[in-house]
Amino acid sequence: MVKIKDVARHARVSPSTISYALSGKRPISDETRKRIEASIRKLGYLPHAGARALASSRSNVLALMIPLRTGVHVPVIMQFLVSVVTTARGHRHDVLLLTQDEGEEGLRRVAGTSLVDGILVMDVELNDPRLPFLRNLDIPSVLIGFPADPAGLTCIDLDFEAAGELCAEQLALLGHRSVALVGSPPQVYQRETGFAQRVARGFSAACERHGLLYSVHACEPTAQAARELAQRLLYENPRLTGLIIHNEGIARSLMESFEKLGRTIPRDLSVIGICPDDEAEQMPVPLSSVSLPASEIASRAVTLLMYKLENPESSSVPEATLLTPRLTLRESTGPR
Amino acid sequence: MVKIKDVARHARVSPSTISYALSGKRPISDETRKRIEASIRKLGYLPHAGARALASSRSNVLALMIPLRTGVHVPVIMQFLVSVVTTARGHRHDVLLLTQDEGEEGLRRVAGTSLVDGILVMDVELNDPRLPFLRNLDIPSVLIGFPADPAGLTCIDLDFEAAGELCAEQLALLGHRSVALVGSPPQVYQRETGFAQRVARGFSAACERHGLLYSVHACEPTAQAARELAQRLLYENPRLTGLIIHNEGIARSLMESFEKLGRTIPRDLSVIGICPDDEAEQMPVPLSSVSLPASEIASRAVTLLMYKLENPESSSVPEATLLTPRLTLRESTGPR
DNA sequence: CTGAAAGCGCTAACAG
DNA sequence: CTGTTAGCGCTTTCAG
Repeated sequence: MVKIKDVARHARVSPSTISYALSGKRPISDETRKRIEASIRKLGYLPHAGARALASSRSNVLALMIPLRTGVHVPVIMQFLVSVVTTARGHRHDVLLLTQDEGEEGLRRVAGTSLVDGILVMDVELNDPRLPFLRNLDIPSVLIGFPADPAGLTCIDLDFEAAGELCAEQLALLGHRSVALVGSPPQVYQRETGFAQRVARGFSAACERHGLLYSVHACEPTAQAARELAQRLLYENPRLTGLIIHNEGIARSLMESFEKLGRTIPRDLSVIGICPDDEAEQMPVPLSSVSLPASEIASRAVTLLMYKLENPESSSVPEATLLTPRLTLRESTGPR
Repeated sequence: MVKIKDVARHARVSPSTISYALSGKRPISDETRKRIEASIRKLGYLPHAGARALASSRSNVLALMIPLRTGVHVPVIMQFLVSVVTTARGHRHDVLLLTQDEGEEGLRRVAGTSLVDGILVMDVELNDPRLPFLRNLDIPSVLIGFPADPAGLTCIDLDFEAAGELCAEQLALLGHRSVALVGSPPQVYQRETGFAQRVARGFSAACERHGLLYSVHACEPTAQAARELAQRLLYENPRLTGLIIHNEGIARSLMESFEKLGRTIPRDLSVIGICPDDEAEQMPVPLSSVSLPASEIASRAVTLLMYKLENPESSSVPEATLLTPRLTLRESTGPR
């Protein structure tokens, strides 16, 4: 293994100069920098991560805790994940993966051993058991998703409440008077992952403002549940003409079920999804949708975390970052 | 931060004794062990990962490189991932995530900086550009998937060739004489990720052995491509009665398309999938299938890697581990 | 069964 | 702009 001393000898400078050349923490003359770079390349030098971490108290690793649970749409998690890793690499950091089931203990371990410099937590619940720990943690963290009270934390997510409103308003604008929201599986509501409730709240508020007749429904992510729900919705309200789907797992089945029940989209029924753009585009009838910008959220989360790492004292990091929802009209919506 | 010295003082022993108590690398009297454990708990001691890595040249971290590409079914990757992390944790190791696009450079970096002790690589191509590097690497690695030549490597995967055979044989056994295999998207064949070809080879061989009329088809993972393919298959061969689907993305669409074209499953058409069990179970007609045991493969891959880490000289690690495919009959298959 | 002490390879004062 | 040096916190000989 080639070490910093070897490079130093080869470039005829001191080890610290190599270190500074690598970190850029003090100016190096052009000439010696060239020599150093040549030596590094020549010898294939790569600094020992552990030694670095020990001397600098920085591991250049971030922890990412991902959810495992039912009702969380896997492709979206994957998008987050990839975007986190990619963005972190852009900041010269690596990503250590923790699963939700490691819980607070897992976070304590990776933080306490100085394995990681910062922590990203996904799928935060309204009263997440990890919150007290994260508030008192001596390394920075960023939450993807919102707890009931973000005080003392840094949280980022799509503004789901605004998304719910936006959908309802678009349906109102199109002239629909009777609408429904099909949301997450029941478990998601039960464990109080905020986003499901927030969509429902925004949706309901906007419906009331516009005097729409509306209802909200949980739905298991199975084709059968979707079929049954479609039937029930039409049975309970045959005049339903507007639908919001916030449940990636069943969007397709639900649309197909309505078509089978004689409701042509968008002629008889306008549908708006809350889902990733690529999924909306791939529906049999391209789905008008509010995008779920997983990659953007993830990369902004990393950027926030990096900022906190670089400015430990800064009070300028917002506790809450809510991304404004963006609606794209495709072919699943039309006038009443 | 509490360090080993603090614990040593508190437990009235030397730092080295603490270290040995933690690692179990030399016997400790029951009495002092108790004192040490108490002190550790009392002080909340967690050893510094970097210091450990530096002194022991072991980071207790494994790297996992995951694919990002189209045609790779995301839920399966996620299963791998979770199983890798969980199994690694069982061996007191953490997992660092690398994306495919970091390529050989990424591997060189994490190995060269001693950030990780071992490497897991997913989605290996027949002539993967990373192979020469992995063969010469000074830390152990395990490949999930098979290159053309596994010599000097450790590879594990489902025996896809046997899976293809098994499917064809089951159809033959049921009396089917005219069958088809719908496989991966064209890109997967093009980049020569072995498994697609292997299934086709096993399938073809078994069909010829049994004198079946057969054909093999790539298919884009879209509902429309599935519909078109179903039409084409029946057009080209109206007497088709047996179908293998090795393409999670379209299994459902394909089955639905055949039903729409008047072929009831299993009455008119027997279908066997190669996919995870839970997906097979969730099809409209529960799908007879060869399981894709992602979790098992992942956990065995980690176990192999751990073994190589603990027995650096051992020649007893097999180059190739092929899991025997297991067929579960559900409701999508019946006699001709 | 336990202790003392020499590093592991790097960073960051401090000094010039 | 560069060099010298004292650690960072732990593991592991070596010694008893």
